[in-house]
Amino acid sequence: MENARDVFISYIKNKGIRQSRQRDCILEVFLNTEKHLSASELYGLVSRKYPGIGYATVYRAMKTICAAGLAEEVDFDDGVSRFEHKHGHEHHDHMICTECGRYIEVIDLRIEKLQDELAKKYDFTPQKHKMKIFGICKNCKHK
Amino acid sequence: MENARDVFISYIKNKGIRQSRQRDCILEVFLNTEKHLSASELYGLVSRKYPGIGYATVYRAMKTICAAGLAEEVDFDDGVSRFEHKHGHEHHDHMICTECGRYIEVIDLRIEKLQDELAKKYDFTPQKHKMKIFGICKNCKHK
DNA sequence: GATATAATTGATAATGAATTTCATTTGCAG
DNA sequence: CTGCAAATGAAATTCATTATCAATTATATC
Repeated sequence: MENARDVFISYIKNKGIRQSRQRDCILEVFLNTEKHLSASELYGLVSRKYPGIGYATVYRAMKTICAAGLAEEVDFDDGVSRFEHKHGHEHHDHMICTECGRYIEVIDLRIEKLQDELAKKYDFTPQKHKMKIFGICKNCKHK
Repeated sequence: MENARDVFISYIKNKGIRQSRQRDCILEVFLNTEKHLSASELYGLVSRKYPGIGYATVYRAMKTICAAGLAEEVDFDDGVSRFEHKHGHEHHDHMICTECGRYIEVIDLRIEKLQDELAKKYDFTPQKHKMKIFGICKNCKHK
């Protein structure tokens, strides 16, 4: 399995996009943080380690990183979108606790299959899907 | 089946909320429009029929109407949230065309069942779920 | 019906996430 | 090394949504 940075470098090359120190820093911090990060959280982490990088640059970099297939935007209906790793991570859905905001990553291949069937039934060509279950998590329920 | 306006009136009564001419107009227009409406689209329709109603009032009314269980917010990932009818409409999910923006309402009871099982497996108490399939619709594909 | 009072409204300001602008810097092909 | 387009940072802008606040209005009580 090719590592994420290499994937990014070949993407950059293919697209004729230039290399940039700042974008590399942002990618590095993003890849090293195993958590769904909002743009502002990521900005916080990045500028702590590499002061001077601007807010807009973080947004711009994440857009490119998503386009390269290394990240994906997720939306937990709280008004901020977050980024999650995509490289080396299987597709999954989320169960989000409406009490504490924590989430669980889940996958059920039977559901995936039924979703594809559903699309086919309507002659719809699926590109991606998002499934979110909101509710109360184990921890919050038992306290 | 009780009609939507009556449901709203009993909700209002129970909550000690006052009646208001403006909110009634907004509810009427919302109920008579069989389409997912954004706040600004709804504002457009409302103020055409009943000039003088403010933008903020539309937002406030829709919040109350959602709380009464007559509407639900849906989000097609385009930065605007829309409202759909909930009263007298079965739960359903959406397939959204990334080309033309149109959507299809779909439901598969087997998926619903598997979602509940999935939640149970993690001792998670589901409150609601949202499933969206993004892709290219029949029309857009064949032209 | 008159009156008190608290919810509701409309206009506008404020907020906050995300994007654009633009002058400056920088990567890189030739 | 040079030229030029891409990338950056700071600040301004956009756009959806929410908060503020004085004025209005619904409703319970007299």
